[in-house]
Amino acid sequence: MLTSRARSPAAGKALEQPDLRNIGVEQVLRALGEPVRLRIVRALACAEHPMSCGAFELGVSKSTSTHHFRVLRESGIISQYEEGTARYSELRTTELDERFPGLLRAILDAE
Amino acid sequence: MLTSRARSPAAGKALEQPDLRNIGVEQVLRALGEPVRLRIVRALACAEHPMSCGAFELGVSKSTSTHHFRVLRESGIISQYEEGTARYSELRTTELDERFPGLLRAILDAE
DNA sequence: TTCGTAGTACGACAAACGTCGTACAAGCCT
DNA sequence: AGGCTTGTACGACGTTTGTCGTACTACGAA
Repeated sequence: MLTSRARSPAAGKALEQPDLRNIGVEQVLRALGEPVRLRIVRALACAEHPMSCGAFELGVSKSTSTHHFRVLRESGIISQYEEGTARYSELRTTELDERFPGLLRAILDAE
Repeated sequence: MLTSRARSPAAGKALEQPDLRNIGVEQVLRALGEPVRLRIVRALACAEHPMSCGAFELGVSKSTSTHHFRVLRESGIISQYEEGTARYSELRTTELDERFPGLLRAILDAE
């Protein structure tokens, strides 16, 4: 399921991520229909650079945080790469918009 | 939570439905991130007239069907009104688009 | 080398969710 | 009236999901 590799803008080892062609819109909606994950995505959308997992104020434990980042990555919403002990995340904005035109924009604009 | 009444285009008693101002985008995403419910919404989007619950080929039992229609109604996505023994559903397209501009369109266009 | 930092993996647990069957209510038709 | 149709209500069930703690790995800094 996880096939290709994420591009790693600042070097570092990219984590496996799914091809967006294999992701259905239901999976994306399900992933984003969770408060913590939506907060992560909103934060990433505002950020200009990839963010390390620890840079978020999520109010959940480390393991829960890890869980949500994995769900987002496996749903094709974010890409991640490791650098040192940190794991950086960024939105797959372009690919997402190509696969589901207007969807991310509409969700981020909501509220 | 369920306050106002749905308009009933063809007469019939409208069921209570939430004010869209009280609905968050997460709730909508969660509701639509389920295959059966997304099928219902897609069918309603194609239909020109409200559809009775029995008009759908959902492949689930009657009680499961009832459950999904309620989730959609309580999430502000559909409105329902009763007429005789039937319960008709329609998308709250206009309100939804006002509350979450572009969201419904993007989801329906996906795939 | 030793310590601290960043994050994962695994197992546990409770709550939410999707599913169903049965029993029931209300309206239509003969 | 009686039966059929359409759909609900309720309770049960198994699964998924979100949460945590503990133990662990890997890297960087003192």
